[in-house]
Amino acid sequence: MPELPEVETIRRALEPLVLDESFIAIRLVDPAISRGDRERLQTGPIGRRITGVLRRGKHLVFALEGGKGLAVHLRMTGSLLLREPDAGSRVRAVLVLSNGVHLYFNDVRRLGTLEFLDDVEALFGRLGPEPLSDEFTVDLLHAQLSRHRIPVKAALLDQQIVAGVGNMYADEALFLARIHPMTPARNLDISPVTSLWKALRQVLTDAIASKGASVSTYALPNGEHGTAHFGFNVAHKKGEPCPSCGTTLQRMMVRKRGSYYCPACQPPSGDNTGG
DNA sequence: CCCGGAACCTGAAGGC
DNA sequence: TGCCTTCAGGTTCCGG
Repeated sequence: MPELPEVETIRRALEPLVLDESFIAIRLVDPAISRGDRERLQTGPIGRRITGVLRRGKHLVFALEGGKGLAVHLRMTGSLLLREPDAGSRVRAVLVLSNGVHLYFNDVRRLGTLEFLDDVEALFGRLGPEPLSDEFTVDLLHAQLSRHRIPVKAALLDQQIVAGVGNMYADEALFLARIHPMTPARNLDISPVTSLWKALRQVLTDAIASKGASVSTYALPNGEHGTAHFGFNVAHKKGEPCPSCGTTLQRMMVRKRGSYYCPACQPPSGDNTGG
C-alpha cells in the first residue's frame, strides 16, 4: 500500500529518468483509470517538457511546463514499472517518454488514477501539511488535531490534517508515541502531540531510507522491493509479542480500519474505549 | 461543521 | 471440494 515513503521512493527513482524529457503518448489500456476528461489526459501532457517529479502526500506528479502536470495516485495496489510484468500483469496505462522510457501503470484493483492537471497547485492546495517539511511544526500538528474530536488514528489518515500518512505508518507512529488509536484527537495535549510529531517524522524518514514497505504489491519501478516492513513494531503483527514490553499485540477496528497496537504501551486514556 | 458509513475494486482468506 | 461471504484500505460521496 503506497503511502508517503513508498511514493517518495518511486519519485526519487523516476525523476532522473524523465527530467527534461516529455511524454509522447499516454496509452489508456483501461480507460477507467482516467480521472477527469479522458481526451485531455491523452493529449494535454504530450510534448510538454517535464520540469520535475513531485510528491505531495501520496500523489505523484510529473510537473510539466506552464504549471501543468500529470498526476498519478496508486491507491492500494498500483505500481509504476519500467518493464511490463510478465506474470499477473494488470497494466491499466502506459506512459511513453521521448527518450524511449516506458512506464507501465500496473494495478490489480483498478482503484488507482491518472489525471491531467491544468494547475498543479490546485491539487496541492487541497492537502494538509507535509509531515517532513519545515512547515510541519509541533504547534501546527497540535492545531490541526485540536479541531477534531475524531479518533487520533482517523485524524492521521485524513489527508487534509496531515498529508501522506496511511494505515501502516499511522499505527507505527501511534505505537512509538504510546498513544491509543481511539484517543479523541482534540484531547491530546502538547506533550503527547510532541511525541506523535517526533514519531511521525521518524517512522516516515526511516521508511524512506528503507525504500518503503513491500507488504502488498508495492515495488520500485525497477521491480525491487522495499524493506521498511521488516522494521515494523506493530503493523500487521496481531498476536505477536510487543517488541517493547512483550504483551501480545492486538488489532481493533477504528472507523472500519484495522488498527494494530500494544494494549500495555498504548493504554486507553479516559473515555476513548467506546469503539 | 462534524462525523459515520457506503461505495469503488478484486484477489485472498475464511466459513460452512 | 466448492460455493459463498468477508476483508483489505485510499479516497470520495452521501446522509444524519
